[in-house]
Amino acid sequence: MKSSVKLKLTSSLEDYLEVIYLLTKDKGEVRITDIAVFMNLSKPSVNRAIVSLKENALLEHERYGTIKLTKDGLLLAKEIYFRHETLTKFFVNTLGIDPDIAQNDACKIEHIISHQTLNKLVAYMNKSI
Amino acid sequence: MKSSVKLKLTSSLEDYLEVIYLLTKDKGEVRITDIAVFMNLSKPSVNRAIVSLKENALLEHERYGTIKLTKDGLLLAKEIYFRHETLTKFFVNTLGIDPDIAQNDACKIEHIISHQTLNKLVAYMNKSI
DNA sequence: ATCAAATGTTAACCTTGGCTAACTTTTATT
DNA sequence: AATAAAAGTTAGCCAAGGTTAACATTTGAT
Repeated sequence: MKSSVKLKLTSSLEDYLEVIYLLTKDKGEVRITDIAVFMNLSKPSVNRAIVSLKENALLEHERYGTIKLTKDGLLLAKEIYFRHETLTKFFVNTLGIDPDIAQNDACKIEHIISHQTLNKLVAYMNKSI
Repeated sequence: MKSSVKLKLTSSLEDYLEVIYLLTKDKGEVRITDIAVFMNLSKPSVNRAIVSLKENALLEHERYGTIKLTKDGLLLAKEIYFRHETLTKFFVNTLGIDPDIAQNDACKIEHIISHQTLNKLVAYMNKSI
């Protein structure tokens, strides 16, 4: 899992991107309200994040319209999601953490863990199969 | 490792507390400049953090004087440091991460990992001895 | 004892990322 | 087609946590 998107986002913006990815997987596109409801945040907060992600060319969004990830946005979102899944799997399968706590921990750690550590975690899990 | 200090600090304040603990271990007390140099932050930033930690009764500090952890402060600092060490050990010994990267990751994750996950990590490491 | 250097503090500024209130635009109902 | 509801936006507020510049205090050297 390698990304050509060099951009370094804040944890917050990575969260938004990941949620947009998840909500987009079914419907293809998503609205600000969907994101706000899902993340339990206000619409203005989401709005501002969308502007920021758009400025980074990670999504497309016309005033009053729907949101769609760009190629870069999708790539980066998938990478973040991969980190999330990797961590969750490790916590649940290897450590035996409760799934909801594992999700929660993964959700925070995914933004700050280094590439090397994540890679080694993947290697470690594969080894012990 | 259980703490009776219920206080929930920000990651930033936890960092300060941990550094104060480390710098205090030798000398017994520490100055704002020591902390600023060690953390590579400005003295006003450190100053404000000290005020905040003092308000939470985690340290003692008189104007222009030295800083000393209170009983609560020491307890909490030790707990944070334990999390740090646990994570570093796991990264280095179990995953084979480079020590400096392990330190760095531990330094961020120590603030956000759940109790359950940390406990399970400890148990896991003890099991595989 | 004086004065320069080191240390500490204060004030004011910036950015991020939440929020609410108020407004605009779009959508849907009748 | 009119209008109510839903969706989106804007403006302005707040807190945290960084910064620099300027000032105050303490310490150390002569």
